[in-house]
Amino acid sequence: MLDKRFSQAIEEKWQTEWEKRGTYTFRGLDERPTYAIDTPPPFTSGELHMGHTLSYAYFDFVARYKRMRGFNVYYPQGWDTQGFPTETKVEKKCGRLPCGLFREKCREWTAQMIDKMKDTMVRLGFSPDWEHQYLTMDSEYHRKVQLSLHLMYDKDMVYRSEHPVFWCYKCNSALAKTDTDDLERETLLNHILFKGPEGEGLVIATTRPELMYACVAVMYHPDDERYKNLEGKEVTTALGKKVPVLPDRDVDKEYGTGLLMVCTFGDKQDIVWAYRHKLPIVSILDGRGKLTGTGGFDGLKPKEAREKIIEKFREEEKILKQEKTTQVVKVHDRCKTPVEYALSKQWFADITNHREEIKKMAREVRWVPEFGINYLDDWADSVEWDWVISRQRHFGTPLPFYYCPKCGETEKADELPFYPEKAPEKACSCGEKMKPEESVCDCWVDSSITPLMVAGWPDREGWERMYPNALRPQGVEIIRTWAFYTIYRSGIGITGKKPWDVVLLNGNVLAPDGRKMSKSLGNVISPTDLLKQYPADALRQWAAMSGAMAKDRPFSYEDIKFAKSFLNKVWNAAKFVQKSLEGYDGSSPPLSDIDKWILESMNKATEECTDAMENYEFHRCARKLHDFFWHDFCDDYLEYVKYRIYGEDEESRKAAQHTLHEVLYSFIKLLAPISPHISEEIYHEMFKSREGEDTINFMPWPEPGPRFAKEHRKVGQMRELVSKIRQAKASEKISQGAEILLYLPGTELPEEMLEEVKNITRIKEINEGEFKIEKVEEEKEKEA
RNA sequence: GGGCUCGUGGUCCAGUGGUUAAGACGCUACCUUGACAUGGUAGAUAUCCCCGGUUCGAAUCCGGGCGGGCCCACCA
Repeated sequence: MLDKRFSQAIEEKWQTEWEKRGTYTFRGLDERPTYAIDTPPPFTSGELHMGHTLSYAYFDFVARYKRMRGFNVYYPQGWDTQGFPTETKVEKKCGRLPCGLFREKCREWTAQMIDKMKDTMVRLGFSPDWEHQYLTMDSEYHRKVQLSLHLMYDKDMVYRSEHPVFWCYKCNSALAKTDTDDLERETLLNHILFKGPEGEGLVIATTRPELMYACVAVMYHPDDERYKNLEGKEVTTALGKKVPVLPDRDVDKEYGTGLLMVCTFGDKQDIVWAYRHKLPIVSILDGRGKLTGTGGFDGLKPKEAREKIIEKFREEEKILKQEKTTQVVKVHDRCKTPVEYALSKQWFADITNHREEIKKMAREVRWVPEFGINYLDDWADSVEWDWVISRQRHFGTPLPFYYCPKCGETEKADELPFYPEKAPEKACSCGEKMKPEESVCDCWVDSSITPLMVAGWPDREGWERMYPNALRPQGVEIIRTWAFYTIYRSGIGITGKKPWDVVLLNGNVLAPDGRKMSKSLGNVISPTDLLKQYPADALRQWAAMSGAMAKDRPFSYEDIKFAKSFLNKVWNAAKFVQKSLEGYDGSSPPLSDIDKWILESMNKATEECTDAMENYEFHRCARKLHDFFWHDFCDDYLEYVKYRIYGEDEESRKAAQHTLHEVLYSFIKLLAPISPHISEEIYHEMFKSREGEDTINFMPWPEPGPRFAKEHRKVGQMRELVSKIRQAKASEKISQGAEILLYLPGTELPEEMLEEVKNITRIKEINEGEFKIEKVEEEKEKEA
């Protein structure tokens, strides 16, 4: 028997059982078509947040649906383990350690975080294959990442070169853009006097006059009439250096004087211009972030130098104006020091020569929703320079190369996995000893081969059967990184084939107030907190109701409360059906029109749910399940058949029992991908003996049964009359269960339908006359 | 500034050319009817952002505007 209430104890029972049985473990390739999911490996922060919950629920729905559709689903759990946040946390906890030991501590810490996250995932009923996990910090993963880089190196897609990178001089480290914050501050915009080709005065505006020693050009907007005459000529800076004047579309005519100086490298725009116009590169900061090559200002920090140089220009009467302006500067998020660009040797992957190929391959993939591809196109078109793949960090995949400090020659490592501290010596052709590269890879280098990892590339037998992967689920906000780099590396760089058939996009979960969830706003909702109050199946329904629109959506307590009520409804209805089926022998006598009506409704729901699941429209599937089950099945059908279940007519009762059984059985199968726990429990308590399968997970997805379109229409008319009578009872304040007399002017309803109406609405007698109802006096009952 | 996306009862959201615009939450009235009060029956509440166009017909398609959101670029 089903328990009195559906509880989390039941959910936990099944979670344990599924894990014990290895229900979701991949058993190897077989005759079934494979369905490999390129699951997002979460960064191992230790916390699973609502965004994860939503996104992971999506592809868990798909995985469960595909299993029921007969696919051999391969759905391994990956973990994105390496990165700065981990280094920071471990450093805080353990202090500074030698490199090898430090990495060991990072690994330990990561393992703990994974345990925490896995626990939440299990409690949400996610069904990945825990026996086929991958961790980006494993040496096996390192080996494959390194191999992939070698293959790209052989195609000249990976190279070492000099390039400006974000640099924090306080921490003495290269930074990724994500390690920076924006800081708004007030500063002075200085109008400084330059000399034109004829010795005439020209005024440029700058906030960083101390960089003038690195000035390599002066620019204006091509449509700016004031400066058009300067094209191709040279001007003299306030320091007496001659530089070319160039037109450029990115110059703002309205800002300052419309004339600006380009230095290497004041900000990112300077780098863009330096590359676009092939300008010479002048290093003005030394290794400690102090000025160099300036003569009088060497050894000063930029800020000090700025004050001094302004003083100098003021004395020379070259400062014409100073105005206050606000600017946004990038600062290192940890120490809040403004970052500079520093020239250094880094490793690159050649994006700029492959953008058209990437865009073309992206078109072979189905994007759900379609607009997702726009993000990728935009990015491909706007990338200014190649992808810097090296990072000066410790906890990461080592770049598997050597370089020659003398001639700059590079070579692949001979053995993989490669670790610089264990690297054998290598001589350069120039005679010098080569150095093993000590930088590690950008995290996206690791995660841009996940479809290959999932497939088992390059050595697992039959990996080509799983590549392309069937599905890549991911957030919209990382199309520019994860999707883009994966197509570039796994697709263009390594296999020449698209990485997946379908990309399924999800949006973010906002706080109920519509703002971003953030610790500082105190509006964070976590799945672990919700699980204290709501069953996992309710959270999963919330996720389904949030749709697959790739749209940000506020978290809604109403939705999850509704989901919980719905589960309660399903549970109670199942209890009723179970009780109603007592003594049922499995026979199926002729069905009534009402039975055929609900079976036809079931057929329609099956079609709609199937279509919705095929198109990843989980909200449509969930809504149909709600509407059908709550309204058609519970509110109407169950009420319509009660008199038959409790009545004396055995044939009629068996027909109703047969129908109840069929409908509930099909329904829980349709519900199983979204709410697997409740479906599994009901399956085991009520239906298992029939099929002998030990889990609902692999039951075949329902197909529509025999069609009853005619009966469906006929019953529609009957329901209108029932509704009219209920309405009359309500307005006369008569209880719905009370027995009545009905007066009708006549009806088109067939006799047997009218008979149903009598039974359903407890009519004692139907009389000819204007429509009205009358309560039957209960004298007889009182007497008894 | 560029790209994308959205704008539907008090709130959230479905519907993407065709009869009285679906549902949820909230609200009102009634109903302790033998699965469920985490329930049931009924009810009120919508200039479908604005303007113009296409069409026999537009919430739905097109153009323009206004207003949110996201991403990117952000001023030397």
